Amino acid sequence: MKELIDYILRFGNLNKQQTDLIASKAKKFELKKDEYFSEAGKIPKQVGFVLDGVFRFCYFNNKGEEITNYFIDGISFVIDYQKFHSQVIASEYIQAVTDCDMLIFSKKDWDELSNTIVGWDKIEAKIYQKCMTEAIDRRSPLVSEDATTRYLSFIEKFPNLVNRIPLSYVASYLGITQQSLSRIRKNIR
Amino acid sequence: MKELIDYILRFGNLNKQQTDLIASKAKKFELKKDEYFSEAGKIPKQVGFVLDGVFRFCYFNNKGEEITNYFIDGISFVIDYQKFHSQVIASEYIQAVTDCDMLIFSKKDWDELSNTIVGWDKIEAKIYQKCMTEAIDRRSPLVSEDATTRYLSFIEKFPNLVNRIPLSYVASYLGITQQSLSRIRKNIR
DNA sequence: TTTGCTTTTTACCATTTGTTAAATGATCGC
DNA sequence: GCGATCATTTAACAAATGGTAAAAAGCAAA
Repeated sequence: MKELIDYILRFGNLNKQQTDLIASKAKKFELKKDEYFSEAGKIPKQVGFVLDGVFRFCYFNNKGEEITNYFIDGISFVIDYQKFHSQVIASEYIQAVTDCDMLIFSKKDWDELSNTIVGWDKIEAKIYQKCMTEAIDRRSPLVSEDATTRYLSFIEKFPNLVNRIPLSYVASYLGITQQSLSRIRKNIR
Repeated sequence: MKELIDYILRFGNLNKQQTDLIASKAKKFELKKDEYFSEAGKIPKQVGFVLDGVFRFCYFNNKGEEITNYFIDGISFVIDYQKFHSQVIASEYIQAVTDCDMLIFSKKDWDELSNTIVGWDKIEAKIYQKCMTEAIDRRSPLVSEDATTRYLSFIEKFPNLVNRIPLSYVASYLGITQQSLSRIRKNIR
């Protein structure tokens, strides 16, 4: 639980009473490898906070190919932000890539934090903005780089991931086929 | 000025006194084609609102190539959000691609809005979140699509841009060379 | 119009990536 | 351990894209 509070306090100041309230709303939760935290076609009902494990955001394109948009490795919120807040059905999946330890907040409890803690909205906005900026900063350069460069920067950004997750996920994140990725990995050695 | 207030009111309710305050802070401003609204190496000092014209976000990679990250066409805020709010030097450029009519707010005036108008921060956060979601939703699919598909979705998303801006910008946005883009354009006809 | 400059197109060849298929490795339940 | 299944690698060929250079087209100033 300390991980959560430490994380939040990096984005704003809260007193003990406030952090206790937050902690009281967080429920321990475990997700097994391959299970979904949020699914396309369903309204996201929870906010997650990853204590340990890897998640990925993914969707299917019109050719039925699975595209990985993003990975989350360890300490971080995991949430389909827009869809959760507007309570609209999601269009992408959030899947556990490994067994995951997490904390979850129900929509009701999360709303209560917003209504009870002065400044909570601002903290939440800051956290979201940091995550989005990070996501777009990682994702954007991929468009103009060749596959080898993309793979190298993937390793740099997610150094702990390569040997823990299926390479097919990495390939779909990099926008190349598994075969290409395999070839690239061979040439780098 | 009506465009600005209409735009803002889509994200929250404000009374006349509040919208008048906002309007009083906005200064008319014109930027000529090719001029920069914000530059790498400088701290962003202004928030812009585009009334008419096209902007692009761009930067230089380590090979000296110019990469276009994003276009803004008409009615929208234009701002290097993170760098403006943290008052840190920017790492990318925001350039007028055509002559532009805009409104600008100084950092001082923008902060004053935040301190004076209750709920302003929440509205600003909503606007930012919408823009970021839009940006990432447009940018992300580009990674896994081939160049022709990327060009077609560019035309779809920015239908008014193709014949108003240099194709070199489009190519750098799509992550391909001008020659490839030219070839693709020929094959589509 | 002409001139000079920039943008866009074209062509040729090298390189990268995709496609298909098969072989090898790894994992899981029996 | 054994077979079944899934993940990964390898190979050969096809298709797409990049690099370079040069020609063509567009544009603006004299």
